[in-house]
Amino acid sequence: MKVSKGTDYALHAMAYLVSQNGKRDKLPVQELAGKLDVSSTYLSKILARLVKQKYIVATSGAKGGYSLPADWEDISVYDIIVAIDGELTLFEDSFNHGDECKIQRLMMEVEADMIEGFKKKSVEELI
Amino acid sequence: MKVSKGTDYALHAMAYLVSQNGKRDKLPVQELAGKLDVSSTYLSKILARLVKQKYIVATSGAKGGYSLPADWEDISVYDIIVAIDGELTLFEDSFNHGDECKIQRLMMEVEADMIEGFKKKSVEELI
DNA sequence: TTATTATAGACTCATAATATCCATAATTAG
DNA sequence: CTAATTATGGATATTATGAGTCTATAATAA
Ligand code: SF4
Ligand code: SF4
Repeated sequence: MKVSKGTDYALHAMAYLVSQNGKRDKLPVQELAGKLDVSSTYLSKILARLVKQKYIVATSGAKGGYSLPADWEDISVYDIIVAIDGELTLFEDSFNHGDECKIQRLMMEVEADMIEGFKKKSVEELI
Repeated sequence: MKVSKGTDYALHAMAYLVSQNGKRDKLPVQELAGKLDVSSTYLSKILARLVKQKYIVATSGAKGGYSLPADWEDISVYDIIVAIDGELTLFEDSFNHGDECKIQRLMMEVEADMIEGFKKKSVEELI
C-alpha cells in the first residue's frame, strides 16, 4: 500500500519546479534528475506523463526544459498521483456482490477520505 | 496503492466467521476457501497469520477449524490489514531530509487519516 | 548546421505477491 | 491403538509489476 517511486519522483520534481518558479524559467531533466538523485532517462518517462496531463510544460531544444503552466496553483497532489499511478483505489472487488455489501462500502469510505485528503493538498504546499 | 489479495481474503474470511458466530463453532479452512473461491492451501497460509496475532483461534484435528476468540469484537479492520500486509505506510522516504519537510508531513497526514479510518472500523461491521 | 533538449518504444531486471506441494503435528472418532 | 481429519511450516514455483536502461527520433536555439 504505497505510492510508487514514480509518483515520489514526480512530487519531488514538482516541488522543485515550484520552488524555482519565478527565479528560473526552464529546468532541464538533467538538473532535476541530479537534484532527485535518479537517472535522467527514467525521470524523463515520469515527467512525460505530467506533460501529457498539462501539469508541466516541456520545451524541446537547446535552452529548453520543464516549467510550470499558467494554472499551476490549481494542481493538487491528487492530480500528480493519478497522472503517474493511475486512479487510486484501495480495493479491487473481484465479484461485487451488490450495492449493500458492507466490506465494499467500508473500503470505499476510507478510500474516499484518502482521495479527499490528497485533493485538498495543493502542490503549492509542497515547498 | 491497493490492499493485497491476502488481506482481501482475510477480511472476507473474518466477515464469514463473524456472520456464523453463535451458529457454528468451528469452520474448517475447506469451507472458508469454498466460500471465498480461493485455494484452501493458500488461505491456510493467510489465516495462520491471523492465528499468530490471536485474531482467530485454530483447532487442529478432526472437527477442528477456525473460530473467533473471546475478544473478537475489539478487532478492527486495521488490525487485519496490518496482520497480513504489515504496517501500512503510503510513503517510503528514501532520504528523510529532516522534520520540516513538507512533502513528508503532507503524506504522513493523509496516511494518519487513513489509518484512523481503518482503526475505526470494527470487523463487527463487516457483515 | 550543430548542439541541446524532450519523446517514444522496446527491452531488461529485480522484487514481491500469489500460489502450489508436501511433510509433520495435533486431535478426535472408532 | 489406528485411522481419519484438521492445521502448520518450509520449500518451491509462477506471475505480475514496478523500476530502470538503451536507442532512435523530433524539436528548437544558437
Ligand atoms: S463480499 Fe463484498 S467486497 Fe467481497 S466480493 Fe462480494 S461485494 Fe465485493
Ligand atoms: S524532500 Fe522530504 S520527502 Fe523528499 S526525501 Fe527529503 S525529506 Fe523525504
